[in-house]
Amino acid sequence: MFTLSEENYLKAIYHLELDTDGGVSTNAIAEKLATKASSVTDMIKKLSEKEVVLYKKYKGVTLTISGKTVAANVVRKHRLWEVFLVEKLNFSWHEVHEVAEQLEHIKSSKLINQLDRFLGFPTHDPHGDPIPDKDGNLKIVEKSLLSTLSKNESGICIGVDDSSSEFLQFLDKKGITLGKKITILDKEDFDDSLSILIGDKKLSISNKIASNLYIRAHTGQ
Amino acid sequence: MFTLSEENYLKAIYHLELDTDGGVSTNAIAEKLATKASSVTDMIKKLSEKEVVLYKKYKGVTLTISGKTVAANVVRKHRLWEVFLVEKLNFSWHEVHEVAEQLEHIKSSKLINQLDRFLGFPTHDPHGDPIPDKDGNLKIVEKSLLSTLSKNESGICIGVDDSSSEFLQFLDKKGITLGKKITILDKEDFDDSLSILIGDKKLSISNKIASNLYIRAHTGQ
DNA sequence: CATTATTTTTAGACTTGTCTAAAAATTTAT
DNA sequence: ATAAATTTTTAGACAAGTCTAAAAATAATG
Repeated sequence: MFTLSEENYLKAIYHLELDTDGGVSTNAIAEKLATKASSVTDMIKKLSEKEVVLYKKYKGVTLTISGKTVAANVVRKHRLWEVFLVEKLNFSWHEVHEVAEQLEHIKSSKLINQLDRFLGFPTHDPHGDPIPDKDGNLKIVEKSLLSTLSKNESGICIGVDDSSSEFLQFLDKKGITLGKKITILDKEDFDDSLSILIGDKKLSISNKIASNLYIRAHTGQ
Repeated sequence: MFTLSEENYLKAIYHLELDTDGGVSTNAIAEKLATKASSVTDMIKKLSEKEVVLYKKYKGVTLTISGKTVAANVVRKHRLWEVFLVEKLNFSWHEVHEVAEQLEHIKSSKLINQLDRFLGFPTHDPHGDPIPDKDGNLKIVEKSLLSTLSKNESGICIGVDDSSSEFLQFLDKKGITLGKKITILDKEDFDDSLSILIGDKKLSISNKIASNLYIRAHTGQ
């Protein structure tokens, strides 16, 4: 069994490993968890003894198979609770993270399996991130940034890169939500801003926005 | 803000105060929380400084108004989550306690208010215990033990006194659930066992069972 | 009311997770 | 490749919450 703190470290390492090659550095973990490098070293030693991470002094850490399973399970719980909060309790997507950070540590396999069923076995959370299955496997969806599409191409909005509260609230205001079809009407060379069609509305968005929105290719019409 | 441990102490004192006159003793709290009296003394000092309990050395403790509010809120969350687990996630009533013990400490007033609404503002949990409202007030229902009814009287099953897993599973097996009408067909002087009608089934139950079942008087037919 | 018995509190220690400050190792740059 | 900068680890301290063992206060009993 793992403490709340241990679970948070494992989750942080799990996320960091996804966009790092080789071991995850002590400093990277410290920054992600808003703590000090010395605390990270201490915890890593503990996790290493529990055989959920591989650790070589000064060389960073990697999750073991069992560590990855534990971490994926925490992520699974986090994302299922996010779905619950949005779909059943009318939270908006920028409000869910903080609460899900707490709920992800509740220990009960029956709870999480029944919640999964209750929600209809969702595959993605409200930000478009995939929900690991019981064994920790993710369904990978081919996704590209909206900013990489060309004029007249279109796709379905499936997620965000930056999931800060500010960005999500901005999207809400503009009516940009998951599942909506977006078509590039025009691209402005001058500042790389885009003119897009979303639903039946025409919208102009900056490149910064377009570089934070994930799109699934929309084959067929 | 209160720690998990502080909340558990306040909740324990809250429950103990209901069936104690005067202050709650150190030992009683220790027993309820399966800890040592010395630990209780330490924590009480802390809670006293936070002004949620009144404490006189060797004289036991009492909740202050604000302490009572905090405790009632934890109980409110515990019981609402129990309703959720039973009604939405198909838990049976003997499985909910352990999970609710964890969920009751999640901090988010939006969460608990939305959950309340989602569940249809329930007034009682699956064991028949009343759910405090936002201000910590309980709706009191006149209740009596099944064992106190006389022959040919009847009532609605509204709760249990002993909510141990074994007892609840026993009731499940016998088909005794909340809301069911129970009529006393006969009382046996010899061993105080009862012959009852529940739904359309005739059942014989011991006095021990009857002394752990709460009944609301059933006026009208 | 004096003496046990019980309850409660104190004193000191331990664990978990954190921190600061300094030392050691590694990486970067000249 | 040696010096400077950065990263990581160690050493020692601290707060929260708990424990054991012993002392102090209260309650029970002859």
